[in-house]
Amino acid sequence: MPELPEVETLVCGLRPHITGRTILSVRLGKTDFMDNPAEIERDLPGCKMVSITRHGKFFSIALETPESPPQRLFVHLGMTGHLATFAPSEPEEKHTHLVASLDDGRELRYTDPRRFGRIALFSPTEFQKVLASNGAEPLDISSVEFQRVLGARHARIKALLLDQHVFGGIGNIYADESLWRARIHPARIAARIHPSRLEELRRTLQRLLREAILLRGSSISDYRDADGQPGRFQLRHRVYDREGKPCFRCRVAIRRTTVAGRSSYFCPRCQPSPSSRRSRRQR
DNA sequence: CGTTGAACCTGTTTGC
DNA sequence: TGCAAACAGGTTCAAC
Repeated sequence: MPELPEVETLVCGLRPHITGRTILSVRLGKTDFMDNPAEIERDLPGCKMVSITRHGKFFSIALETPESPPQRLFVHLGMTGHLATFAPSEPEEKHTHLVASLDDGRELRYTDPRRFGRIALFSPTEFQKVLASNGAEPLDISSVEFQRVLGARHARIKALLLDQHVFGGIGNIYADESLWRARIHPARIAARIHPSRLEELRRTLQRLLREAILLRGSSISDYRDADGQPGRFQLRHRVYDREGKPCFRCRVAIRRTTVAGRSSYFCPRCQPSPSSRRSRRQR
C-alpha cells in the first residue's frame, strides 16, 4: 500500500539507522522480485550506505566501496514490502527475503508477503533511466506544470493521478481522498475540468500529502514505519473504504465504483459524475 | 492515445 | 464450522 507519505515516513525513519553503515554480509530468501539477485548477493557486502532518498513511491540507497564504482540499491515496496533494522536476536518475520548484517551489529531486513515489491542494484546510468521514467513530484509541483501535464489529457483524472509516469507517489488512497476534497468525480476527463478546479485539486493534494506525512502515513492493515509503529492518517480518511457511509460534507451515502481498474470511492452529490454533468448542461 | 482484464503472490474478510 | 469468492496500499502487458 505504501504511497508517497508512507514511503517518506519509512525513509526518514530508516535514515539515521543506515547512513554511514557498511554492509558486512547478505542473505537472500525468495528472489523472484529482484532484478539481479546474484549481483546483490555478490556486490552488497563491503558497501557503505551513504544516503537514502525517496523518489515518488520508491527509494534508493547510494552505495560506495573503496575500489568499485558507486551503485544504487533501488527499493519499491509494492503492496506489502517493508524495510527495517533489527537486533540479530529478534526473531525473523515470515516472508523475510533479504537480510543484510551491518557493521554496528544490527540487521537490515526486507520483508514482503506478496512480493509485489522490487529490489535491484543499479549503476548510476541505469538508475538515471528509472528515475527519468518516474513522473513529477506532486508535493512541490507548480501550478503551471500541473496544468501542463493534465490539461490536455483525454483520460480519466483518477487514471492520470495513479499513473506513475505523470506523478510519482500517488496511489489509490490519496487519489480518492484528494478528488473528494476537490469535489471532482474520479471518471471526469482531465481536459474537461476547469483550470480553477484543477488548481484546487493541486492545492488540496499537496495539503493532504503534507498532513499525511505529519501523521506518519495511513495504516490500513499491515503498514508500519521503520520503528514498527502504525501511521495515523487513516483516521482522517473521508471517502476511502467508506462505501455506504455518510459523506462527511452532505451525509449522502458514499458509493464505490471501478475506475482505472481500482476500487474508487466518491460522494455522488459532491462529486457529480461526468454523465450527470452532461445532462444537466443540456437542460 | 485510451481502456479493460488478467497476471504476478499471500493473507484476510465476507457470504452462503 | 467450512469453503469459496472477493478483496487488498502496486505494476505490467496484451488485446482492443
